[in-house]
Amino acid sequence: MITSFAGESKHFLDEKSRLSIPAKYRRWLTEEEAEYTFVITKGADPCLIAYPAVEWDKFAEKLRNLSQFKKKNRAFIRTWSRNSIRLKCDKQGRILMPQRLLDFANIKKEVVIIGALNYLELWDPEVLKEHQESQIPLDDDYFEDLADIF
Amino acid sequence: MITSFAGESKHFLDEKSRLSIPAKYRRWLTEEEAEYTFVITKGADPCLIAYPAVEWDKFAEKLRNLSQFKKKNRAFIRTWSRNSIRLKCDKQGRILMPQRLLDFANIKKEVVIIGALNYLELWDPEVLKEHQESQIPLDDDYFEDLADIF
DNA sequence: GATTTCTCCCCACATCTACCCACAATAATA
DNA sequence: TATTATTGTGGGTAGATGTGGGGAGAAATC
Repeated sequence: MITSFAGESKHFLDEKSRLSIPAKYRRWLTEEEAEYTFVITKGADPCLIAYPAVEWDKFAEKLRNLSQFKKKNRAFIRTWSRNSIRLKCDKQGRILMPQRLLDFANIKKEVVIIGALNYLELWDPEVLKEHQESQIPLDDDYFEDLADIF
Repeated sequence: MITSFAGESKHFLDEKSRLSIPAKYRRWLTEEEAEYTFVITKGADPCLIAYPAVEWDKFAEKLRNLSQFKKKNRAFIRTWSRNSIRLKCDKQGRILMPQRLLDFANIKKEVVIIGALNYLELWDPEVLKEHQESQIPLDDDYFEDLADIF
């Protein structure tokens, strides 16, 4: 049973565009892994995010409290929803990745899976490398601000 | 069984104006899909909204709390009701779309189906594109407000 | 009541999905 | 180290799904 993801590992899409989810990530809040489901969305960074379905559902539940009579709420819900897809692992623990999402993250064959808190990030290795290099290093000010929280 | 819709997919009306509802959207709160029923209404945005009948019934229940003594309430309920149609999927999971509703959303052949929380949005691809482009981006203030909720 | 239009069941079939089995690779245990 | 269990990978195939169209019966119209 897992309550917080961690770690990084490299995997490969097979000929059928299936991605094997490492066994250690299949036990979110449970020992069962049958019928395990993720919701995959486009990330704010050029990667894909995979939430355990129960986690995504919690967020969706909150979004339902937003009034449909506000245009901005509808726009936000629409954008959020259309980029999310609910996908079930097969009995071998693999997910059939839609081409549309693979294209977004520029994933071709190799996939770096990063376990982060309550979600997984899926990166193309090259994109991840470039993204890390172009990243402005976290400065002291950032950690000063963090200090307000912790 | 689904408790929250997600995703986007493109479909086509056939010669008989039938729209195939993707199988993954036919299992709202149930594993059964026989006799599956949606209520379709005109959206606040230029699209159609399809609620699983049980969800629409919940909303209708809320509307009953509006006082009948207010003219604007009566007008709103009237408009809402006459624009809503209860439609059953045929045995192949298709819905026969009334021309009047198709015209409202300017749907001709292609239909983008967006799964959003507890309803589906049905868009003409062109209209959706234009709508998204003309949309004022969600600004910082909006997310500041959201932060109060989450 | 007769005719036309509409609705929806049924069948057909191409495509896609996900199950199953096989087995290699890795990790865990004796 | 040998043995066993778990995990990852590949690929065939049955069943699910999406799409088209004929036609019987219902509904609307004349």
